[in-house]
Amino acid sequence: MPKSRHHPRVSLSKQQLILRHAAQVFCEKGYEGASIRDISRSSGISLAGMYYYIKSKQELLYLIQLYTFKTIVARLEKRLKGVSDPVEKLRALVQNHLDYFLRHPVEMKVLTHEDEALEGEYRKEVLEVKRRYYSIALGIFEEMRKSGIARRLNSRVAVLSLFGMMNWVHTWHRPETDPQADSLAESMAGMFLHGVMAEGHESRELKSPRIARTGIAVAERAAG
Amino acid sequence: MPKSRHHPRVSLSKQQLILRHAAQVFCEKGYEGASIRDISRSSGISLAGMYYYIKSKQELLYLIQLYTFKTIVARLEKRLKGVSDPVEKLRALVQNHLDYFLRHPVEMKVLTHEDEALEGEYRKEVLEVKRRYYSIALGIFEEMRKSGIARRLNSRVAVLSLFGMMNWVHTWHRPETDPQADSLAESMAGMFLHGVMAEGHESRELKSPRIARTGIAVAERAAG
DNA sequence: TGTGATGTCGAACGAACGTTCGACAAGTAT
DNA sequence: ATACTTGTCGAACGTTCGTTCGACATCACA
Repeated sequence: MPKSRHHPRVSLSKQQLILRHAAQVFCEKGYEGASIRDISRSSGISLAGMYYYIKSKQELLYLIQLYTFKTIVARLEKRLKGVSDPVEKLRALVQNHLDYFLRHPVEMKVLTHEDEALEGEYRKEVLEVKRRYYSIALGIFEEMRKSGIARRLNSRVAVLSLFGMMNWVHTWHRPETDPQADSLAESMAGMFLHGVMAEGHESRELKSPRIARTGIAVAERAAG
Repeated sequence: MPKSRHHPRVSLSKQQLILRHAAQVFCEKGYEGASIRDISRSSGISLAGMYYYIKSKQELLYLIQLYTFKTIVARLEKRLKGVSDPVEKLRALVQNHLDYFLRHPVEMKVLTHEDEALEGEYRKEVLEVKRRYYSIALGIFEEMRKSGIARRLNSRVAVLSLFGMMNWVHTWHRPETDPQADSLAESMAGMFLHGVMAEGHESRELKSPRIARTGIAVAERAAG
């Protein structure tokens, strides 16, 4: 592997490179099953060299989880700006979640699957972001209930069921044969909204206003 | 710890006892994070003594997963006998899954969470039972579609979303404060069925025929 | 009394683990 | 030239891992 001369400053921080390889290895073998040696081998940095950039194995997982979670929450908050209809908000949440999920399957699997691997302060910090994410979703659902769109359901159960649908995706989704993020989000948001609608609202806002039923609209979003 | 005399034959096979403790330890620390020494300590059998009853750590996980899966499928098949309405079948599946889930949370967490820890032949055998379970669910859903009750949805997506809802439960359910199996199953089956119904069927079979809308009927099921 | 099957376990095996240390090369500033 | 900072790594630390071995009880049956 030749090194490009006159280019001493690497474009990507080496810590970021390690983080990416670590996510890959954690994804494949699980946090406990993965060794620092695996990650060292994968990223081409010597075992001892790793510890110049990271403090410990725990910190590695912590950084991956925190960064991934913060990114997904930040994107959601941006998408939610200017949207007032709770149904539209919920659609945006599902779209955002699945879009990020399928674009970063490795990190998202580490996030959802290595949920309990962190300890102490690391764990607490990640849990904080997680709770913020959850409470946004809960807030949206309770808006739907207050305005009479949603049935009287246990909000906690409803929202966590929605997260269950979405987070379970990593166990079965095959990009070659299964629907992509857009269509998957439409299906799941549709299922959830139908499933939760109060009677009399069944045919109100079933179709997303942005995704027309013609199926052509997919091209529209290639620009994003 | 006194030993009861005149009782050389233990009521429970020692292998079963090891399996129970192993499930507990795997549940708490994950398969890779748990050591045979942990399980040995927990079950009160010496480290070397363990290997009189089991062949390897992998076999331990295999036996737990296979037994749990086979039991849940067998119970489902029994429940399904004599039921012809696909909506009722689906309700039975959800009820069965969540009932077993909340009654055996430890084993079910090991089943869903240590999904990829098995290798080789062990993995293949468990996968076989898993596929049978999945195809039962898929079959029920396609009955619903053929009879026009369910909308035209990607069956695979719909069914795996349902499993997602149900299997995610282990990450959030607290027995002290969250709904029990009956009520949880009713909520989730209701959400799924509403979410999947074709238009025109919305108010057809919303309520389970066994749960009347009076609310008194709850007592009826204490006999089950 | 003796013999073999059934349990049970202390001790040890080699391998792999997370982490640390000290050496050393290269670059920058004085 | 000297000294300090930044990267990099081979080698080793002490610990824990899954698994095995041989010894030693206990008991049914000859």
